[in-house]
Amino acid sequence: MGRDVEVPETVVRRLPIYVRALAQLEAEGIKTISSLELGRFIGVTAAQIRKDLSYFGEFGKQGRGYEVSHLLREVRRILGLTRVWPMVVVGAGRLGQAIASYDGFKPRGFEVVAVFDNDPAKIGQPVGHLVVRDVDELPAIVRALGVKIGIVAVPAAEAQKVANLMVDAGIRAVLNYAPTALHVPEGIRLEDVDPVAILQSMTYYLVSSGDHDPVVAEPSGAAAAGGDSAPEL
Amino acid sequence: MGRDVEVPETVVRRLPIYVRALAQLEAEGIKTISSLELGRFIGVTAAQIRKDLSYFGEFGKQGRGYEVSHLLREVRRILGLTRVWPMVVVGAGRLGQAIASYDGFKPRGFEVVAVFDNDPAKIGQPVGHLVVRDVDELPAIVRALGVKIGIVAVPAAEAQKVANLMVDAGIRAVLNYAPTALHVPEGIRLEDVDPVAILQSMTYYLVSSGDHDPVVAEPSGAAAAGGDSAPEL
DNA sequence: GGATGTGAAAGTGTTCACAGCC
DNA sequence: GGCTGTGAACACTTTCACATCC
Repeated sequence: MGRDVEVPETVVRRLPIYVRALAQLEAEGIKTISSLELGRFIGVTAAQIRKDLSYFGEFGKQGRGYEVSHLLREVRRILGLTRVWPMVVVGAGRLGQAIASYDGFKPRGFEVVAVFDNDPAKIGQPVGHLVVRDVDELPAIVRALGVKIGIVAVPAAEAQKVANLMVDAGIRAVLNYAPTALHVPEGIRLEDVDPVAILQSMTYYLVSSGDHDPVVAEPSGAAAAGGDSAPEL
Repeated sequence: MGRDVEVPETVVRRLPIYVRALAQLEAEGIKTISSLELGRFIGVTAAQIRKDLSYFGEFGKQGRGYEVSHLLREVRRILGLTRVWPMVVVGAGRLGQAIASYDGFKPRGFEVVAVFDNDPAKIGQPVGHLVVRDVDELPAIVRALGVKIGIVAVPAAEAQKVANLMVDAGIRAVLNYAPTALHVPEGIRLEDVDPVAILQSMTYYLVSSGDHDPVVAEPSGAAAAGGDSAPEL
């Protein structure tokens, strides 16, 4: 079995999908599943699932498949999901508020423990069951609570500054919602969430698949033609 | 130059990043850029940028680099971003509302033209400058407006049903925010947005990078600044 | 001189196919 | 019989390195 071999990043990115699927299957009362069935459920090949898991050990039984709750427990353990990870959010605009009050984190291993902004009008306002704090307090709180994960939810123009602040405070993983490229030091994890970028790649296939549809809307005004610039929250 | 060769999907997924970066550079007044500089800005290699672009044509000038606004226009055209794409959102909960009233779509080529739900309490409520409609009206509206893109923002349990409805109505690209695996027919584009899955893959590196976390503060790269203050919150 | 565009090489990731085990 | 775990084959992606052109 594949110990000692470096685990490809792409494998690590698939593990949460397995967790999601296995949790659903467990909730449906399914006790056992083969790589073929799990693959069909998720939309990947059976070989890929077996290969992915082989990087971490042997979790199945030949002739039988995998015990759902066992495999779920194991993959969660591999990902470090046996605890709840505290996170901080910077940016208390619409997006930051939505993130801070999102109730889908807790059941999957995460919890927003503080929301920050630098706008005096927002500081002190309630968001979910938290209160917006001055971003100046971030370093103290991150250190005090040992927070390792930060979420950037400010406009593009301020995002790098916020990321720097987070890293200096001890944050080790940054989830960036701002539509701009951030730079972090070696060793700090950085991932972008940019649904618009995903949409933009999908339109490539819409236009190139011969579906020359009735044009509904043209870029409205001269401004739109040039505008991909710094969107707001 | 690389005409006729099938364009790798991974290249198409990077194009929006180029658009984002080029728009920022243009806004900053930068007229010309080399693949090396653009690569540094985005965080990819110069060779990758040149190779990616070579699938679509020749956009640079040897010895000089790329003209920012020209390249931006070209990449937008390749992606089909010379028009505004109408989209429908299903699910008018917190997430659906946030999506429907997000003002970052318009400047990047998209517009939510309708929001649907099946909850009578939500139907008729205003969301942004729209009003929540009964999901039963979706097929008629999608057909009438020629909408090709649908956003799923309902709970996992209802997501597949919604996706089916969308596809039957003529939707060709589905952006799924529900944390569950969806299945769509061949030829329909499907992409997931699952920030929690991204977080879960980041924790893998947090636990396995020898940072055996003491629930309290750690010396981050620099010296352990400041005394340990009492946990707030 | 300087930077592109691109075949070829190197590196990664996925699929195959089957020995081995339940 | 059925299904896992895995080396080997294959496919895909990135990087190299250089001929080419401004």
